[in-house]
Amino acid sequence: MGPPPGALQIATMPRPPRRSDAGRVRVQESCPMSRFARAFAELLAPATGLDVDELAAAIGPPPRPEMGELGFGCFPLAKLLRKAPPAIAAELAAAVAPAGAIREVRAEGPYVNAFLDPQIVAREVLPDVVDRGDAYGTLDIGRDGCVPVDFSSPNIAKPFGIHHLRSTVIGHALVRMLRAAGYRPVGINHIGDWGTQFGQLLAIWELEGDEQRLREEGISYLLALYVEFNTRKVEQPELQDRARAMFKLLEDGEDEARRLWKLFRDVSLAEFERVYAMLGISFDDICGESFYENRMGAVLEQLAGKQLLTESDEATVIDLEAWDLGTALVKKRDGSTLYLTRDLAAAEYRHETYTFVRSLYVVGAAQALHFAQMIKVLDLLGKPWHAAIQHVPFGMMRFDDRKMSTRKGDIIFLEDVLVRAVDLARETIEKGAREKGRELPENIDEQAHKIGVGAVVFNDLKNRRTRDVVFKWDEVLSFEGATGPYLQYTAARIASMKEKYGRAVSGDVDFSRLSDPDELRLALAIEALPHSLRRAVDACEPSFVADRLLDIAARFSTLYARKDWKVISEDEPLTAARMLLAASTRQAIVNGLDWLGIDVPTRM
RNA sequence: GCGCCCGUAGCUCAGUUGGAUAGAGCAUCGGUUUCCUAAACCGGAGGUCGCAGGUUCAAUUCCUGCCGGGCGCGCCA
Repeated sequence: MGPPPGALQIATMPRPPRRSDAGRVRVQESCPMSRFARAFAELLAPATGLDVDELAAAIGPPPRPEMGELGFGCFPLAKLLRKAPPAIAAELAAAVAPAGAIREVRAEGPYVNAFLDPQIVAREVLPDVVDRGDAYGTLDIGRDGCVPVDFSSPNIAKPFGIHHLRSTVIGHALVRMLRAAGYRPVGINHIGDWGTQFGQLLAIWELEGDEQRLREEGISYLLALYVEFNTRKVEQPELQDRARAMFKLLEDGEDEARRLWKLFRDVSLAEFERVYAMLGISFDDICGESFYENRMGAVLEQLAGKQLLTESDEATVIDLEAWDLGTALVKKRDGSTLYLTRDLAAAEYRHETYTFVRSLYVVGAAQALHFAQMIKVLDLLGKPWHAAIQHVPFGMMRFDDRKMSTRKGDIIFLEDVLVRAVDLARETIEKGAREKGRELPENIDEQAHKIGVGAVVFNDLKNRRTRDVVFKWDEVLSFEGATGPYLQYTAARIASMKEKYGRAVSGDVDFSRLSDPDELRLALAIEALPHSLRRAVDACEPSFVADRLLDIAARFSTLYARKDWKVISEDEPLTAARMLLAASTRQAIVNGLDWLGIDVPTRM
């Protein structure tokens, strides 16, 4: 059942990466499991007889700082040694001699806790961060394996609303995280440019279409037509039949239908492009559903060849009841196709074109059955690579305050949300300048853009993607607390300190000056960033990185606000050491936000 | 009816393969700016982890059943 490993590892499609890879040449070689947990595990291993990896996985942070930085519960050993965990802990603590970064090992109830040496931790973590710069935290776990990521995929006949935000930003973050982890992602915008919806547009178009208005008003006119279709449909149910007929006409290649379809598509794409530009998103591949139009015959032939097709109510279906996946419809009564048919063709095309190691579909959780069916059908077709395909579901976006209905034209445009966020960011900058008597930055537009867009994007990425979200303006437009601007602000403060410092940050400092517990915690948080990337990539969960970034920023902010802790002082060795810590903090935040697709302004 | 997801503080959410006194942000109350950016920081108050069983030395975490919410289940995508 599983894919032959060799077959999936041959990578093709050498597409030039969008971003410069200059800073990302060197990648981390080692396993990103925390090196200190591992060191502790190696210390404990001989005394316990347990495997180092097993041990390292069981090591976690104690609940309170005064209990040390790492803890191991002796419960698994209790059964083996037939002793009470506290007794084992006491024996282990006595038997283990501290070494390296671990300066003390102490038993605490059933736990053996390790206390780390802040100086050694700082020396092992921080110089590496400034040395590697933009590459800090990147991994090579992907082994250059190709991973198509299907995301955003707006429907052209419908407006680009706020509900498209989720797939768009989650998918974009996955692409960037995969690249940072050493994979070769291919961002695919599987535009919904085919299907009955175009029949609907064509049906209403023949009644009242106005090409002049379309060219002038663009997508909002398409929305108006869409709304008009749905309004009229109530009184004229036959309009729906007409829509299906029109789609059939389109699928059969009728000239005028084709021409209009192309016009709708071009007008829509041009407007989508504005939103993508605001978000800083580009795709490697934008073939929409229409691209697979002439590939569906081959799919249907394969299905027929495997005896999978049956007739039911004049439609063509695949019976998947044996796998509790219901019945999958591949051809309508009138012979036209459905999106499952197109997705099967697309899956095959992607496999042929990219020879992927994983193939991701960032599509709402509501489509879970559809993808389960698609994967099962590929399995039945004898495609071993079906196992590499993964639906990455996310919770739907709802609107609390009022009922929203796209069909009635009631919609929040994604572009409007971004514009409002940017406007609010600009106001905040202006207000700050007024109140603190500072001059307005000369690049205020750029700043406001990064902050506003960053707020909207981070707000969507910070929680686990499977949760449903209720759209609320005040949450999307919040710049305080656990938000994108908070992270950007932390980075901006450090940037201005670096400027004041005026020298290059050196990794060669007197580490004995970094002995504060808060400094130790910060260094450990920075060290944990690559681990969060690994987990995020494995689980397709950007919030793991977002979470870690908030932790890093919070730890730095705590230090920063302390009266007794200033980075820049008369004491030059101390300044150099703290500058290294601060610069590492900024680098970690900038890198992590970059993986999430969020820019960082140098000033705020 | 069947299936999938979810239920943790007033609100929005974390909780890393079961483990020590369940953590943040917002809101609220009280503090912090002659000193590197207050979009920040510190402190207070606030929780029967939906309910009931079960497994386990140990359950917010795993299992079962209820209750409550979301989504899906053939000619839309």
